[in-house]
Amino acid sequence: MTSRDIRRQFLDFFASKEHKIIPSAPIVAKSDPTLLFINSGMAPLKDFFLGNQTPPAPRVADTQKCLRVSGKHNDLEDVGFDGYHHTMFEMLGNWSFGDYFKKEALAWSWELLTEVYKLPKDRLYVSVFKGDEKEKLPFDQEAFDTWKQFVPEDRILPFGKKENFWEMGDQGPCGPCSEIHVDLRSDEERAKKNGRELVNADDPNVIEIWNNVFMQFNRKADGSLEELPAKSVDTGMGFERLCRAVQGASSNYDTDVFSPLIQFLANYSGIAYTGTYPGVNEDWKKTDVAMRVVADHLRAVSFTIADGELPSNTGAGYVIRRILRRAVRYAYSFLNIKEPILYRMCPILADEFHDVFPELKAQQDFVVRVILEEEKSFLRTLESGLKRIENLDIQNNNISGQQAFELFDTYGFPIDLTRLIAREKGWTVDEDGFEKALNEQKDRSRRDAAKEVGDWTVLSGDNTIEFVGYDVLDTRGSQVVKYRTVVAKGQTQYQVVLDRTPFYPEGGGQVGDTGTMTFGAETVRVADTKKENDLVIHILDKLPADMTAPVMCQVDARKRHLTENNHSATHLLHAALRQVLGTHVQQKGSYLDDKALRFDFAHFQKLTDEELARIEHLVNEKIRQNIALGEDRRLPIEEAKKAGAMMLFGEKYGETVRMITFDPGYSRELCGGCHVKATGQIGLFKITAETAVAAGVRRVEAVTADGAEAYITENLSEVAALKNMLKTKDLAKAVTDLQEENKRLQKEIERLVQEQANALRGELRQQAQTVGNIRLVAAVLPIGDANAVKTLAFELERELAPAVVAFGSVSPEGKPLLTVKISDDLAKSQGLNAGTIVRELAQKFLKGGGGGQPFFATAGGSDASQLDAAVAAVRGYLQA
RNA sequence: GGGGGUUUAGCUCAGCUGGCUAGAGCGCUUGCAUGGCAUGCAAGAGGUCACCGGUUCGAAUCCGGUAUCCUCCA
Repeated sequence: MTSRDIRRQFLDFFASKEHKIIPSAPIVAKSDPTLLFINSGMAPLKDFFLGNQTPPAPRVADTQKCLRVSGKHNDLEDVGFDGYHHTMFEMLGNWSFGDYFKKEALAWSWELLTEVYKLPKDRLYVSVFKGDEKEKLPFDQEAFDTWKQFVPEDRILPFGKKENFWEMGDQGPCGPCSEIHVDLRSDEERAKKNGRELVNADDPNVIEIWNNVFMQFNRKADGSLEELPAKSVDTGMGFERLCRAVQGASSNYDTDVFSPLIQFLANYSGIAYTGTYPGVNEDWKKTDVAMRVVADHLRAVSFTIADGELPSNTGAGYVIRRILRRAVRYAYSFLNIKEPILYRMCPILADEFHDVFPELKAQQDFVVRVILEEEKSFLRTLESGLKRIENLDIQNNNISGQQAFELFDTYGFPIDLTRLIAREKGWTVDEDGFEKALNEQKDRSRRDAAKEVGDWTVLSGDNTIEFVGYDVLDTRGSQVVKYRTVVAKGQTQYQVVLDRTPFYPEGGGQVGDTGTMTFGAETVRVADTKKENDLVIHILDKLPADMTAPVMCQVDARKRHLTENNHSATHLLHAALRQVLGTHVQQKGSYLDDKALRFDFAHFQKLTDEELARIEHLVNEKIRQNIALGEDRRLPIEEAKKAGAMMLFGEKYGETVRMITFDPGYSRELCGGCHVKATGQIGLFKITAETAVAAGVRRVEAVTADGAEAYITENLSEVAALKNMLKTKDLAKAVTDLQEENKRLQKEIERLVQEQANALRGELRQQAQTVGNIRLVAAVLPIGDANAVKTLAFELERELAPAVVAFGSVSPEGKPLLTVKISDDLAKSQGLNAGTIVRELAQKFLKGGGGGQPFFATAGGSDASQLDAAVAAVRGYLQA
């Protein structure tokens, strides 16, 4: 059975049990501030379990893309070393929201595994919650009784809270769970030891494949548990592990999910894959680990980029960059692949998943491009790091912790490569010092990020929040639902949630509204509005005295309208880009406030001036057509699709969506933001910049309405002022002429000074005195240019050598300069030092100081009155 | 968000503790050499030392700020 069949059959099976099959949410967790990435099947469905949102159906099933690389679930370091940990994996799940419960869930899971997938029953074990006295939780009799119908009692194993009681967080829905484990050892091994002893014992061949969580309690803030009125089921089955069990493979990596990727690597590197593991095989090969790491990481990186998260140096993007670099490092060190390789594997993956996760195939060119650029840039980093290691100041054949850390921290050179190279050279690395430096840096960052989030003070149990800001900007009679205090960086903020609000929370690229809230007679400022899942959070810098008073809200209307102009203009721009450049243009990011808009999109070349002009013109044309806003607030997503609305990869859409249309034949997008009533309101659209932000991503910045007017006025008046100053119509030519003239004049001055110096030179040569066998020229020159004096000194010295030349001169600012040139061999043989001479003389006569080399030095000062004496005093040094 | 680093000729970079007439390689121009090419030799052009301010007699160099890119951490 192929992996594709296995996935298909899971979904078909639950569809036949009246489940609604829903698509995977994007792997990047955009609306959940507690997560960077979706790390479990239930994460995107959290709001349904919490009751913040109504699920699309009481029974739902899906396969969800997950990534476990940060936070509580971090499998990154295990990947490749065993056969069943992955960064990116699929979680198959079936869900009941207050519908069926334990009996059905367990019976179906048994049916699917044994009858559809035909897993041998004698290799399956199940676990149930044995209860917990401290929490006063009973043994899960219901689960036990259900299992007894299918499974012999000695294969039903009781486990405690750690293994079999599941909680989402400190608060919220939770409950006992029941897991199904499969024993994949050989018959021979199985005969030696009973499989039940190996369940939950970290045996690589006796593994959990399916967890059924029964949410029947609510954990309250005080730690107590309360029975939920509506009981739910949350299940998760690791797809890759299931494939291994069904296909009878000895590791997840030996299934057809990974084998095409591993095969490619083996062919490309010319190294055979032998499927060995440290801890299992005595002669395990690093090349096997490396191939698994590369195959695994490629999946994580590809899917995340396809969902719109680009490698970067902060947040989720930084996690992607780290995974990608880890893969490159393994290929580089162990497979001896010193050139970009991951990007070549991406198409294999795209083909493999074109029907389940079509977003990768659809954006293949883009993802390949991004990966390739990222690989190249890391290989460059490695190269410069290698160079840096070569130049290290090595003491006692030891790379100090400080050195290793600097390589890593400042130059991005991985510590394990430092170790590798050190070993090759017979050096050691001060690991403790490195760790210490790293921990210091971590502490520093954590201290900075420290934030004190107070508990919510809940005033009303009603969790539904109504946003009315599409229609009105002022409201009366709202009530505070809850509020809390947040302290970060010594600043205190107050976060307030209302039952009804006109304030738009930051989202979809649009900034949050500002304005005021009036509680009774007290008015406070709303500094910003943000969103946390579906909560609209108003940020106040002062807490009003009476939180129970009815609230009057007033959104800053001028700012909001200017923002709306920019948002609608962004839609017009997006459509124009697709019309002018092609439909490969996909939104990759957007930011807009009352001042300007910024739009990032997938495109491979710099936009030409002509393209920009056409785009700008098209947008302005649509503005002048004064197209009325088309808004469908609650449209079933299927209908929106049919209407041809633009949907974005990496965006999570509900069952019903809001569709914004400006001319059905031009721009139609799903969008939660705020828009103008008709495009004429935008007035004018002007592009101000076009730049690159990442490989394959361009950014257009623009202004509209008042901003556009100001921009144009400012630019035109600047140009007018310049034209006026230069008395010309052709600015460019006038400036070029000026530049050339300036250069010519500068050369001319140089030449004149040189001439003057030449004239002096003959005269000075005449004046040369002889002291012993040394020729001495000492004079105060009427030249202000230090460079010319220097040149003259060098020339004269060359002509008269062995010689000492000492000049005094006065700079245009009136400051004295003493310049002394001594023939090189003279300086050496006579122990003369120009630096010492000028320093002493400058101190004595010029109120200054100086220095240089023994053969040439200069000194300056602030008093030019005794310059003659200073120059004359040079002679004294020769006789001594 | 916090730390470290980068910014010098068209490109890649050197320039240690303040004073070297700002350099190297590649590229460019011109001339010469070889039958041609690869190339070699010689001469030359090309620099607001990222920007703003400060310290100093004097700043590419030291200090502060801004921008930029790189990098680590959160």
